[in-house]
Amino acid sequence: MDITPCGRYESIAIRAAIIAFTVSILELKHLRYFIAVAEELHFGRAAERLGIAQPPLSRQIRYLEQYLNAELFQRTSRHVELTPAGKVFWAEAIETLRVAEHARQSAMRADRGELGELSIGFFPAAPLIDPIAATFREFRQLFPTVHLNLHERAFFEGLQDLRNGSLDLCLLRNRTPPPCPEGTELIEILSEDLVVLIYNDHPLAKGEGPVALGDLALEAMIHFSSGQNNALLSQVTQLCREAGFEPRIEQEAGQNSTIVGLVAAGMGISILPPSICQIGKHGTCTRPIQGDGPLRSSAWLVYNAGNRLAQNFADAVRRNAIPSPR
Amino acid sequence: MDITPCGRYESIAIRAAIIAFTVSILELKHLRYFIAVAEELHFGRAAERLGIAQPPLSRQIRYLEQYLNAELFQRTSRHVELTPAGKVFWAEAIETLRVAEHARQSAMRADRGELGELSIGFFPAAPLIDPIAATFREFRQLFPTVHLNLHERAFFEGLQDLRNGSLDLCLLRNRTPPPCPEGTELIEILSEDLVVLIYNDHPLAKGEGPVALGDLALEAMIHFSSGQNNALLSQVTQLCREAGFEPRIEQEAGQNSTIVGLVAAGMGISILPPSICQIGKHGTCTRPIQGDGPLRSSAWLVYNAGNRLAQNFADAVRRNAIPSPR
DNA sequence: TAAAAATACTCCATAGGTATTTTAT
DNA sequence: ATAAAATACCTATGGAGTATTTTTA
Repeated sequence: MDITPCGRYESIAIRAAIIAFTVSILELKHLRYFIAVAEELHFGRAAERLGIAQPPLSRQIRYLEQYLNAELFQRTSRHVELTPAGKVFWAEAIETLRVAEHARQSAMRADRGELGELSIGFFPAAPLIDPIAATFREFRQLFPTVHLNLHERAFFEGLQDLRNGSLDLCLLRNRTPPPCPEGTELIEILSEDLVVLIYNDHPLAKGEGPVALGDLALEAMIHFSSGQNNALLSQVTQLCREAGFEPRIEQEAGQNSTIVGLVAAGMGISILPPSICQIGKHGTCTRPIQGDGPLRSSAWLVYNAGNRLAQNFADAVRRNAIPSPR
Repeated sequence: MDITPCGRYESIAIRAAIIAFTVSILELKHLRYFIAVAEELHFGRAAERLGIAQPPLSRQIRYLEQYLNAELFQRTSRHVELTPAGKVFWAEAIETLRVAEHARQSAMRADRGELGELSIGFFPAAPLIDPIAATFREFRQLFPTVHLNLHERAFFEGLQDLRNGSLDLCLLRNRTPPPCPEGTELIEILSEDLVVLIYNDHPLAKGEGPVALGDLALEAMIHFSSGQNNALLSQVTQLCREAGFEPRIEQEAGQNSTIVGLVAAGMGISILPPSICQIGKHGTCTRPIQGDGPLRSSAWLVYNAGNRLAQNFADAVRRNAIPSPR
């Protein structure tokens, strides 16, 4: 390049032909240089401000004009001014740098887990549990720019979606720590003991203190439909078997509120976590059950530990979790 | 750089410390590279698509991650995937390139005079003149992205603002070609002969054909106020003196419509271009004046020839101009 | 005549290339 | 075992510096 014979300033056309293929792409550097000259209207001062010498600045501006196929400055050796095209490009160049800077900021914020979106799976009653509700409130206040996609998920579906990456976090209910997929971590949010939910006219409603499981052997029971492969139903079934009887599920329901409603209507009793029983207190009451470990029902968070955003959510969960009494 | 002792892949922390100062700025190149990898999720294919080798691509992505202080890809030698931060940055990077491309397009369009804004001075009756009105309509249709700033300007103000650059074009009315400032060009838009404007009850309204100027010597005349230094008034005054009498300006007005209104009200007569007389035909009529050259009143466009946008406007004016009959 | 932009040329930083190593499936 | 990313090292493009020329106010 620069094979010019020289003499006086070359015509723009000739320079164009020579330079044409040397600058094939635009870089942010060109914009930074251009803006400096547009603001100073003086190549020397602009170069000083940019921390470079004047000749390379002149050259880069020339290249830029060639690349754009447009005159940006009207200049003589004594005077520099913007052309109309230069004025237009000035605003656009500043906008471009602004967007680039925004891109940088966003990447950094996203890396710190302050920006982006999270897919969260949850079991149906999760929002009813105080520490979980408090976590959502806190997280949304702390990270208002993080969008939360909430998906109702049963136990095994939730674990599978965590594994295949369609969920970043999942709230699960299980007696024991759920099996965590590779790369995930686990938090116990809350641990409850199952209770008996009875309607107020039921004989057991008169008594005080814990009920023995065996006393429920003949009761009509209302629970989740067996087709759902529900973790709570499995736990209750196993509990009853250990107490020496097969639970008599008279009515099946798909939703928490349906079960509570049927109990309140006197159709039978149920064995549920306290958090679910609080749904429809009207006309029902609960009593604890004698025993210990097997009655335990915990809420868990399993999350992708590699996701900073998920980590931030997990931190909020930790702050709101109620440590297991044991 | 690259003073690494080597061995297995270095820890990110160490690489960070080494690379830190080598990349101090972001360039569009980094965004182009990043987008290619984000789309291919394969460094080799992305490099091929970019027309470079794979190692430099890997290096630039590393540099970019270091610059942003954020992990963009989760990668092993067998698998590349975007981190949440990478997903965020992806969208931002595309947006940045889009804005940069828009900047380029805008500069080119502005250079071709298709984009930007024009400051146009005009004499008060200019919009009443058909070729001028037609020019505005045509130009706005041809260049809808050019914003027109219209400024009412008297003759000498307009020329001065053209000189100091606050106007790009100016529409002027003058008998002869106005003196053009350095760097401007001139177009004659339309040439009219001044006529006598009279009210219908006036004795002259009965006659036919041209009126001799001398017949107006005793008439009360209505015209622009002398303080305005108005070019039309000067022309009329000189016309009358050449015909051997001093015009008797009974009423002065600042606006075209006021003069026409006063004539219609029977306060006197006036000598004006036909374009102005058409304002309020009701109750008035016009008659041509005997004579020729000195009666001529032309509309002119003077414009900054260095401004492509102004040139485009001037071209529209030329297309609509009505060539002088001479 | 002097200030400032443009040219001529020199140099070196760094982007990109080639060869090789490391890693994970 | 193999595909693919990372490293090591080399090359050369082109961006920046210095010296000088040209221009115009």
